[in-house]
Amino acid sequence: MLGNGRKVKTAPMNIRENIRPGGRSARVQASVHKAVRDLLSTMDRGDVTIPLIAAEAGVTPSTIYRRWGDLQELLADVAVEHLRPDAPPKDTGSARTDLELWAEQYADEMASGPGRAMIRDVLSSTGTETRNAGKCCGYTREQLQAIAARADDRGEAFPDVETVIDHVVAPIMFRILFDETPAAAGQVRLLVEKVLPER
Amino acid sequence: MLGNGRKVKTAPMNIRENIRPGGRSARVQASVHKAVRDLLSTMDRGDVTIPLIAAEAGVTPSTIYRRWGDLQELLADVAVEHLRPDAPPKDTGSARTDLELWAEQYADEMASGPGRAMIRDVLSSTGTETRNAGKCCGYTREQLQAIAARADDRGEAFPDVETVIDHVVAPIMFRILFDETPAAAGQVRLLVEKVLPER
DNA sequence: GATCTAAAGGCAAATTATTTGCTTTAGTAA
DNA sequence: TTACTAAAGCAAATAATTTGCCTTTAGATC
Repeated sequence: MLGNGRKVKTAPMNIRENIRPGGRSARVQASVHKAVRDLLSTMDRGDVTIPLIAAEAGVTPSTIYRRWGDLQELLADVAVEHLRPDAPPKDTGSARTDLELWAEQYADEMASGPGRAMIRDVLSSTGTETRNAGKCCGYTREQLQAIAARADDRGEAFPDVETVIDHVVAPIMFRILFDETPAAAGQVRLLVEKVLPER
Repeated sequence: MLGNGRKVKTAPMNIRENIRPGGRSARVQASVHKAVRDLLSTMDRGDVTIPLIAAEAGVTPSTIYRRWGDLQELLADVAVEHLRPDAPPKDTGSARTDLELWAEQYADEMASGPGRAMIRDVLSSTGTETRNAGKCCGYTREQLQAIAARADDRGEAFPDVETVIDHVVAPIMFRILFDETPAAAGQVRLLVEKVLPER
């Protein structure tokens, strides 16, 4: 610990974990996020610009440039917020059906038009401060851990979470990103089948 | 801008399968590609702009805007060219070692700094929808098919190419894209082990 | 080879986005 | 309250992008 008592000048401040979360900052952030969501739902993604968002949010463009840096960072920020799950995976009574249901929903959401767009936004942000893609992966891990924990409580066998990520989540995501044909529900079930221990 | 206020964003022709591939077009394309490569190797990715590339390539910025549309499309175009394999996978004598070697090289190349950057460029190009990413996936498929065909010639058992993509390629790529920790060589070998039939 | 046609490139003006210096506002803590 | 300062606003300066118009040239036809 250096302890020289000098305040380190935090350069461009963290976007999400705000240093000063009080009133105005939060209001501006909410307003800008809402503007982005509204504009994206109305118009073509390629036509959305920062000056446009600023106008919609009732804010000066320079505010957005100073806080987010550029359009991609802002879009990624908004996307991550949307990709955060709002509830733990549904409890269907067994780990097998829990995972099947979760994986099918995951595949559907991510393969949808808005889903794909959000993934792209998250992946193309270069901000090293806030690992956006890492956060998404973290959300997924949490969801799977919840399923695994319930399986454990019930005394059911369940594979390691990393195994599920490698052999269920990764194939689904790979096909969404690189292939024109997303995995169908049947294929997802097959992937799940494969990682689960023998019945 | 008149009327409906919608930007028409004239589709920049097909970039790669050129309608007119003769002399000058080809020369300009080569020159621009080279400029991009040179600049990316010299400076920070965020500082590369189209006017800069144009100056380096000895063309007018508007030429680039007209042909590629924007920086992301151009970067994606250059990246795809680099990601195209220059030779079939090395023949090591057995399908197992062929696949092991190929997968380890694939993981290394893709996880490297330039590799990651190229993947990001390819994925964030929106112009031709999934075309660019699809091409990369196509290259991978071809490489795997070559290995599979050789296995077949030798009378060795070998899994379906799609299975290899799901359970070897996808996990490697997923971790590169979403996780901070790329798969290590040992983990890659483990993935390969899993998809190969029992010895 | 000569001629024609249109795609693609160059140039420059017009537009739009981004950066930046300075000022003002408003949370936070003494 | 007052002092302090991060964050927002404003506006001028800079840079990127779009566009119209003109020139060059690849590719086709004779």
